[in-house]
Amino acid sequence: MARKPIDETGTGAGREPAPVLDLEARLTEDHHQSLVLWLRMLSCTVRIETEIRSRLRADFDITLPRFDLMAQLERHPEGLRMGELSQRMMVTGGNVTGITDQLEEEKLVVREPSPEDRRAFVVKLTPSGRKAFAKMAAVHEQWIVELFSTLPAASKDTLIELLSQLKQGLTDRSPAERKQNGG
Amino acid sequence: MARKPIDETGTGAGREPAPVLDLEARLTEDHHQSLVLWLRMLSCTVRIETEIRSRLRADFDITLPRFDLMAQLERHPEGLRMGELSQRMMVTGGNVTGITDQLEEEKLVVREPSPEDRRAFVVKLTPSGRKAFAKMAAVHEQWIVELFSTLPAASKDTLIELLSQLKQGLTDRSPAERKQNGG
DNA sequence: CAAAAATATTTTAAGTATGAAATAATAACT
DNA sequence: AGTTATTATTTCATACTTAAAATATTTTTG
Repeated sequence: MARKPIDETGTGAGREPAPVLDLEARLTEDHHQSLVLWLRMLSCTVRIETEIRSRLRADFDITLPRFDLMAQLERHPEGLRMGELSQRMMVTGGNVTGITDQLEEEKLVVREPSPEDRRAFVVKLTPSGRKAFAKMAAVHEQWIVELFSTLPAASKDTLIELLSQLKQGLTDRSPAERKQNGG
Repeated sequence: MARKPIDETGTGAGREPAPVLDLEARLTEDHHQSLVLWLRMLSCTVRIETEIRSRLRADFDITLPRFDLMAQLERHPEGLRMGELSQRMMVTGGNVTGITDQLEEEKLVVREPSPEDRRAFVVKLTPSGRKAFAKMAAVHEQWIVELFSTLPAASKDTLIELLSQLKQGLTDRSPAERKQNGG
């Protein structure tokens, strides 16, 4: 709380000459700190993603986006609409269309017309898709556990907590859809 | 890493019937914890990336990969070879080729033949590229500061520290090139 | 030095991705 | 009821991305 006093620049009527440099220094430090944090986050994420992508290809001959889509569906046996998949996967709708097309061709998912809305489809795992995913998911979890194994549990808890705060901050700040109750 | 103590049963042969379930529960928890952490990290990263990408497009009509490549070059006025760019950006060489092509066409970077190795190119920012980047970089840093502004400085320090540990752990575990001294 | 192995980059094919425009269907409004 | 706006999905054009094969140039080795 009590963000940094950005609007302090608006004054400077000549009362105190010293703090300016201090503030600037602190500001620069702040910049550096956030940038360092961001780059560190990014490099960890990219490395883990690259490793997972490579193992999924080698062990199961599947791509990461397809695995991700199936993972969403597995958590929702009732099926998800294209738009819901798009939101949850944080990618564009056109992208979901393409990935779903591929998975449908492999008979791992099906598009069913929504009974409530003739514009929409409900995407579900097929029995064979569910079976294939179950096999992959167990191994995938072990990979994640392995890749994070150098961190003690307490550190993981701390990370989860701090990243949750960050995520919440991003959500609050974003001018996203306020019509829904949030989830 | 002293994984889970599966052989702890090796002592009191049949003394306590209970712990088995506890161990299983803890194992599940562990899996869950790493997975939760991974998904949280990923969602934070994707959201920030999406926001930055969108702002770069709107304000400067440039893509994130092009900005990233220029950022690497700005830190190395002597220029970087294609392979170095690939490593630092954590993307494949073919990818760097394409992005460099685009930037070269826009006269923001140049490929110079390496004087030491006729296979290699040294990529540098042009004067106009350097100028364009300077303008963008300042704003970009402010965006990062803004997006992380809900986290107190101490939390950022903690995050940097823990993510550094994670990154180090990933590096140690990976069978990557051990020929170089590391950087 | 010549053959073989390694390295630096490019090319190719396939698969994500995005953003914007197009379609089709629903909801809201008059 | 009929227009208008909104919503769900697809299509399109462009760009990014990977993995693997191809090229060109060292470097290593015998």
